[in-house]
Amino acid sequence: MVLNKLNLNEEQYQAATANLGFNLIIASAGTGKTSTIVGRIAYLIEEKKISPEKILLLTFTNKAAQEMKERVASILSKKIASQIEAGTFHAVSYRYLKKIKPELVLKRERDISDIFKTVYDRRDFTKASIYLGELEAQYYTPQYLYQLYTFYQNVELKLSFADWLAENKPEQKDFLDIYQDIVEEFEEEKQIFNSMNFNDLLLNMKKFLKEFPVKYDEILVDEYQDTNKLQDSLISDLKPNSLFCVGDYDQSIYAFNGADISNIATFKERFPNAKVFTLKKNYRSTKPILDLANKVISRNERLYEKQLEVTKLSPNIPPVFKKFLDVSDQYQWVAQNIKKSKNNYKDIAVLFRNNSSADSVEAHLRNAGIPSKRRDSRSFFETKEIRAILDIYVFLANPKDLIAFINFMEYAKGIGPAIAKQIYEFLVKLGDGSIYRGLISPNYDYNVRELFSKNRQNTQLLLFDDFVDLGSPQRFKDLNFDDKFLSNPILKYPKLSQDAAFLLYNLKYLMQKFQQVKSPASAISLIGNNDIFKYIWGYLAKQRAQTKTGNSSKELIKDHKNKIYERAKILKRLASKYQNHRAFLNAVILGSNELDSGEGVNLLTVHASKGLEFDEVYIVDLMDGRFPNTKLASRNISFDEENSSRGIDEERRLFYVAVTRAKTILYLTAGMEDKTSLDAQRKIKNYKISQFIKEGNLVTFPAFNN
DNA sequence: ATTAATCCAGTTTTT
DNA sequence: CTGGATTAAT
Repeated sequence: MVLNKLNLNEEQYQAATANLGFNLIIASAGTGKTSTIVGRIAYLIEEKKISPEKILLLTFTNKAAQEMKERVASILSKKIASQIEAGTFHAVSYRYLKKIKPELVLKRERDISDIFKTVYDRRDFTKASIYLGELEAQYYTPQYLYQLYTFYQNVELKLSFADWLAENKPEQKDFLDIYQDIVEEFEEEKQIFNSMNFNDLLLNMKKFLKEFPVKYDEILVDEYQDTNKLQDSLISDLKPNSLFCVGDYDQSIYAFNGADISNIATFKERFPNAKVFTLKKNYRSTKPILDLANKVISRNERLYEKQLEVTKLSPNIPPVFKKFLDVSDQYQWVAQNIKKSKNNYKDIAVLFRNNSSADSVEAHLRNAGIPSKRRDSRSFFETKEIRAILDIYVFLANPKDLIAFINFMEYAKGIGPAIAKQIYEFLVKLGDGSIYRGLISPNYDYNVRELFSKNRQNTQLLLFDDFVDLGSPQRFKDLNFDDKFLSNPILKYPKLSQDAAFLLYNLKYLMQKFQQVKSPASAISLIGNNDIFKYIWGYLAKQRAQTKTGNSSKELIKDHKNKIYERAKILKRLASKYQNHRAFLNAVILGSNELDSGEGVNLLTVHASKGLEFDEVYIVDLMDGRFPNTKLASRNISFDEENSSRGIDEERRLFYVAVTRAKTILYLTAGMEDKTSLDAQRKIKNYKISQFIKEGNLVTFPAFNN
């Protein structure tokens, strides 16, 4: 039997072969969770004769889904593995929704929050403020309100936003109506743009299920402790007859996203026939490492009694804590120590609480000649040059995407979001509904004077002097447009600047060429070689080369140009792994597995390290304020005072997760001063050692160097 | 109203 | 060093 190949121990085997029905598996760190899930899938297919496409596997990251499918492929077959529906809640929802609604556009969170801000800015808060007289509470900034709204969507399914706020933020009562109004208009606005964000995927999936019920024979949920109310309700809406949830409340680290341990805690009550299995045997870490993890986590309130059994008794290397004078001394030491290590780079990880540590760590490793690998390349996709390429790409793939259009048109001098939007709308008019036609073969019958005037603000006030002075296409004669384009009525739009006309001309060319381009890599090439990108390229390089005195040397500009060129090349390389536009563009937003760069020592945030393991682990920046991140700890509590799992408890769980990534060697470090973060005149930042070091009874080794 | 230029603060974790 | 807010300019 296939199950034997997995060498499951007794407790894993019991769980994997549990009867169909509602099963909760409490799987502590390193207890062979993945094997158990894979075993379960094998059992369902082989013993229960369930066909693979009737199995839904929900994971927390797409990478995890990928890995499990690979494990299934290796013990069953590739074909079977590919038939299982597996992915994150979001990815699976997206797949379903895209089938019935092909025009759906998944937008970056950033673009969505821009929409939110636009809607917000149309409101006037001063009226509400005057009522208060002495302002007791200040109204929220758009960013914070958006954050709050996103959070609300994840945790509250019944109450309206205003009602929910009234309960949780009573001091904001004077603004509730405005807030509610904003979010309602925000929802409408998104519809106009046809765009969705992550939450919308889940919310629309729920709607979809009401109309078209989907039935699986069993749903498996990994990282169940990190599901929130919204996700849990999605599981309920799938109305499974059989559910296999795997989680560990000690590793719940996503409260900021609404993750709700009560999903685990109330499992037995919600499913009266539920069976609970507990995996206690830890195969990953040595005793001293587990002792440390257990000692610290035991300060948190226990949900169920849990005793981890150590199976790996050697080697016996105690975790070491090292204290340094300056934060950079830590990184220096870490780099030197890694250099001496016998382990392969890929088996070593440096973990940090805040992503802001990553750059320094990476730099120090590089100086020591150690290659490193950053799993999260989010920052890469956030660079302006990459965003510009992708915006152009997204627009070419879907010319209805106004947001993408605005994003790259804004680079043209004289063009901001408002005018960019106007240009777009005029072109669509001129093309009788299609911007493509608007650029290539516009309808000349329009009275452009009227068209350009109509959209002006305050039309009622200005009756007959509401004429725009049409711009002459002649002003663009230096740009050497072909006659056909020169006759395009859009060129008469007075606010169309030289640069904007230049971009439009090239956009026309791009849209024509794009028709023949099928692969993402060649699309990137097409865009990269186009003058629109070259324009943006030059603009960014120049901007970045600008020194404080205002002068920019040719050398510097060249440097920056090269950097941008290198990034574009990386993007092309990433794109080459994908076969079609949609697959690639999705991966960019939904987050994908293959998007990591290079080989070497793993650089990860603690959050990103979840589910992974390494022979040798370094946890850096263990200072009070940084880890635990006290600022966060205190702020999160204010969301919900009763829930003790927030705040410091969550930070402690983070520490637990970090420690339990290590198999045999674990180092913890701290630096007591930070000179780099502040400029020379201001005071050096002084830190205290993280409380978790004390809680773990770790012996402090003073700094060696310095 | 809208964009460009300038100055200032602040720095979380993920789909 | 970037983004946000403020101010100046069109």
